[in-house]
Amino acid sequence: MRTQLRTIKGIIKEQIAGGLYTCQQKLPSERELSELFQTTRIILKDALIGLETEGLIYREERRGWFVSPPRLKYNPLSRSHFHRMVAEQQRQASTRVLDIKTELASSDVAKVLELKSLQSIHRIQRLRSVDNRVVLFVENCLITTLFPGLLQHDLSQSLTSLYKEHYGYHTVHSHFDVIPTAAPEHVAKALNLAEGQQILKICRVNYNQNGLLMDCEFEYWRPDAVMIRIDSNEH
Amino acid sequence: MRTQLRTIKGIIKEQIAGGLYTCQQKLPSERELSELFQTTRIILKDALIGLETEGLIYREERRGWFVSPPRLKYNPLSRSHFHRMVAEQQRQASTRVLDIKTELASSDVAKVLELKSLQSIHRIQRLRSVDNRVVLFVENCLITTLFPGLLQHDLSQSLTSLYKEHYGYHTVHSHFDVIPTAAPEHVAKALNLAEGQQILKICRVNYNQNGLLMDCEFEYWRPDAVMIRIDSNEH
DNA sequence: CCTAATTTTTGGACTAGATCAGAAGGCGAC
DNA sequence: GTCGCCTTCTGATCTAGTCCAAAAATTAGG
Repeated sequence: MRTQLRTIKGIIKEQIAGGLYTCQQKLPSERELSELFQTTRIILKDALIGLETEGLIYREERRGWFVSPPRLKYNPLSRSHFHRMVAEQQRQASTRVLDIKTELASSDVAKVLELKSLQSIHRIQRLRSVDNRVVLFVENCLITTLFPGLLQHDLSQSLTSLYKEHYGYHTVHSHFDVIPTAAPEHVAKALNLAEGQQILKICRVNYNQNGLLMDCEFEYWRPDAVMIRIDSNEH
Repeated sequence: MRTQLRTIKGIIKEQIAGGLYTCQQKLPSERELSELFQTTRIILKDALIGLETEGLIYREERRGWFVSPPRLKYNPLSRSHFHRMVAEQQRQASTRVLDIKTELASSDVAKVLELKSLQSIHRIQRLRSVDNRVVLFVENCLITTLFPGLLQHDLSQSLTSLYKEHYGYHTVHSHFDVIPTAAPEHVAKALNLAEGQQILKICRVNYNQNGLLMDCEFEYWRPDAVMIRIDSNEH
């Protein structure tokens, strides 16, 4: 079927491929585009949503639509730090600590950390950007008893090196899940997404050299910003 | 904000959690639901799309909306056959061969298979179901010269065992990418999706015991049907 | 019973608007 | 300069429908 929707998607796609818009550039507003294509905002928006699903464009809530840069290649099995990984791909990384607190584990977290009763955890929320675009919300939950005095350290750096230098812990084993789902409210807010938009959730659990479960990490990626690449030899 | 959209999503979510609808059961039609919730079809559909994004429900094109069963846990690194993996999770698998042909590699495929000039490949398209629900479209592209007389074999079974028994090939090394993107037309049709709907694409490349690139595989999963689970020890 | 034509149901595409809330920018008071 | 207000711009939510195409159910004919 040659529908309007298809046609519009096709044209915008070509314009992006042809370089009319460059990476991270803002598209005209929905109102302007719908006028340009002689259609209603609803159909135009459906077209944009289609391209968003494909990973060609992304939106920032109430800010507009933008062209997606190439996906970052990410291997969750590698112990490489975020900043190093990004730099290796000729991109620029930055991290901002959003919140740090010590609190009782929620039932979700308790389950992942295999805690029997309600137990205290350190909860660190950070926001990571690539080339000045916010793409990842990370939440780390560490078992308090294993990390005394954690809050006194600089948490804007890599947690892996902090574990090693201050506590002598190495991550020798980990497992993780990759789940396509919707952004929960606090994540959506941090990533400038509308609530309920698609994200890629990675839930990882780390064990130290004594086989002890140390912490877990919830990563919420903007889905157009990343591709997971795993090699069976590289670990 | 307490919007209608949120409220409707919340109610349907509760109804699903509360067991009003069971797995794979059809929800009432969009028209019925919009009347029930005293709203327009557009808003109601937005609510359903939200739940779809979360992975709670799924749709079959022009058939209706259904409640998603629990996600299948899938480890692309494990050499386990699809049918065995599904059986291990107390679910029932089935596979249907859609199409087999021998043709010149498209530029996409040629790139993945590292073919220098246009070269012939065997292309096998299969459709896989779990508990009678179609969840996965798989396309295998094998380098023709490595698999003489392939078309004479039974291709409804596992390709891995076919490689081993008839050609003496073992997959000793592989790498793969996981990409959230939209379903291309032929995939959407096979999975009963509307074109452009969200899928999880896994693109894998296999090498045999001589380090020779043998084949690649494109998997297109219904995103609510699967979660990828990888353990750093298990390979 | 089976097959084929027909009707009904379904979601998909579409129109033409209004209202709302948050983000961003400009402007004035200090 | 900077802080707060206020306007403008943006997408998000919402109304009230129509028409279309494919799927499913029903019906009629053999």
